[in-house]
Amino acid sequence: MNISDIAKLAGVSKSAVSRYFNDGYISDEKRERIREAVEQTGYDPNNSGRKVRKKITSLVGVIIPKLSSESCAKVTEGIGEVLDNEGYQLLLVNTSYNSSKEVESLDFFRNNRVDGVILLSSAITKLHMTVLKKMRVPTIVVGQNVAGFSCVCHDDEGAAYALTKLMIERGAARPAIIGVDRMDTAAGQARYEGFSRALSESGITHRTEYVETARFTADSGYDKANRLLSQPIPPDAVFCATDNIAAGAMLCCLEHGLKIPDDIMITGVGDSQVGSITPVPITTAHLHYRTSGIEAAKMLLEELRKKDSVRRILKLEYDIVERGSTKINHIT
Amino acid sequence: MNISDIAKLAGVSKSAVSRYFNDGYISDEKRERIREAVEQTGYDPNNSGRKVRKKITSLVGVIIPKLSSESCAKVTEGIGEVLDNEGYQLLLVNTSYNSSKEVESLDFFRNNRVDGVILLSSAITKLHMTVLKKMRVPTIVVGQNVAGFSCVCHDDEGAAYALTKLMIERGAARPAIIGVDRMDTAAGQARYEGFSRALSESGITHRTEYVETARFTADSGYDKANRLLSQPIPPDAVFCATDNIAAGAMLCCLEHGLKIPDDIMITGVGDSQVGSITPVPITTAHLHYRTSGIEAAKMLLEELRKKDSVRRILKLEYDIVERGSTKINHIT
DNA sequence: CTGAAAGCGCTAACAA
DNA sequence: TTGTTAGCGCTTTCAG
Repeated sequence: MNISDIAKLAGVSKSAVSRYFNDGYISDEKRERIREAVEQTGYDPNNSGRKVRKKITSLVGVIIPKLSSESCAKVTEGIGEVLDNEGYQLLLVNTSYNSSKEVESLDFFRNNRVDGVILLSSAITKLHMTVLKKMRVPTIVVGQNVAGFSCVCHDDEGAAYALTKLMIERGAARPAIIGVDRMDTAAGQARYEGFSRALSESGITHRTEYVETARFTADSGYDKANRLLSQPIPPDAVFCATDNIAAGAMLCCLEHGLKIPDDIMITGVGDSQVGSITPVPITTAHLHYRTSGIEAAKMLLEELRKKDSVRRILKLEYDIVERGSTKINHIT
Repeated sequence: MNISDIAKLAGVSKSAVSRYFNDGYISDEKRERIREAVEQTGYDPNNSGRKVRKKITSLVGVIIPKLSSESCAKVTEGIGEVLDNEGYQLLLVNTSYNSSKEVESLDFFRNNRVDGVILLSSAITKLHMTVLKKMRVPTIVVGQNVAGFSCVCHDDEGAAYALTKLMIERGAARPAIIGVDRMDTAAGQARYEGFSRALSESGITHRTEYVETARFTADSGYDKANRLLSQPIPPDAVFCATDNIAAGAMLCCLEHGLKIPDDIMITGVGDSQVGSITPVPITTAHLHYRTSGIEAAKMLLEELRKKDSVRRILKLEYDIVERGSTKINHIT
């Protein structure tokens, strides 16, 4: 079933049918005849044909490190919401934190497989940059600031700073950090820096024994907290790079018989679901993941429309969500 | 940059270049010349052209109700893993539990937009069936058994039965359920039936006041648990349709000063991350979501290859994961 | 093994 | 407003 069949059936030319589906420069009578033929056959124009001709794909490539991470899923939902309404489809690649697969995918999208690309990357390597520079379709980066590209970022450093500062204000004298790999520019590096700045500003000395690096899981947070608590002088506050890690750390603290927040304060980042159902709700920073997806999609649409649109960097602010894990005088 | 340019550059015909990228019926000498030209220019054959000609898209449509749900994300990850290796890309549609959008997407994919479709649906309506029957591309359904289609299902009824039975064996006399909307055939209807069967078999009478219906969130579980606990004679066990709901319910029980599992037992379904970091770890059923994605993708590949492959139903078993929320004599 | 030529399904330019 | 014609980038005959 193709455009010619419909044309024959409706007794018009191919062009008329094409117009029916596009601009619609057509008489009511023919329009009606075509409508009937289409209805009868359930005909749906083949996209590939249109694509060769129009040199568009109506596809947007989305590269994400881990689909089953709450934050990535939220960003992707935001992207989908906007793009769907504009007639674009999402071509999704889940790289499972595999950096070389990220590069591969970029390379795959580079030419004309898709009209545009949105990249959520955990770490941008030199290899990434090489491929990124060769991109011939508009590309937006979410989660970090990459030279030469429009980006939507979260204020990871600021959020980490604010949370650490908050614990210090609440009386923390020995804050520790359970971070993640610094290769991850946002969740790893930036959040570490924020933590660090809060310490420096408050004149608290850094102790390497108060710095742990976990994976993105609660289990891992539990283990690292265990190490912190086995110190001769354990910390009295723990800033965790994610709420999941914080939840694990909390469990560990409670099992050690510590009272939260009195004996030890805990904070996370991201405002994940988990943070509100822990024995003591976790103070965290809401990072507007959904919004960043929405904004990235809008930026892409912008670039898709005007070929020469200017590069822009959008930094989304965080919201501190204070809960029981830091409030002094909290009733458990 | 197209195939003709490369042909010119390499001093061969378009056909030769096409062969270079396909079957490769070509002399070593020309192959080398083409390779160089491709390398120089970074040329990547345009897919749309190939698609019109070959009448394939190398795209698989995946329709999911909610990307940011842990179970959906896991299924999708499984699907992606298999399909990626076979050269297919995922065209993802997130319907946000919007049934009419599901139908729309099916309709959109129906003809030749994609080579195949994998549908994760929460509820199959008559409208779904109408569109499904018209599908002209292989379609696999995940999560429920739909007549006429190859399906990958979880044993929701069995898992619910086993968990409820387990609580009864551990001494529960008044089991309650916090389920979800029965429109959802798997998480709603089937899990309710499993709960129900366990009660009947054990000669326990159903009480309507022990049946609550929640949304998919911990908050909602909390609220519904509250209602259960405000009964004159509250239940001594709660089967929850998901771990998230269970986590919320647990929080509520603890706040009511109840001891888990001694005063009240709690179970969930799905083996979500949250279940292992609650104050008392939650007994649950592992549902192999990732695997179901993998298997669905394999089934699709099968149907993509042989036009006349037989319909099959794959039912994946569950694994009961017993944790503190049901173990009698559990040390908290 | 190779290239010319035809044609996939569609849209755009043109002349009517 | 309409139909004819050309051609998007590619693959596939077909004749050599």
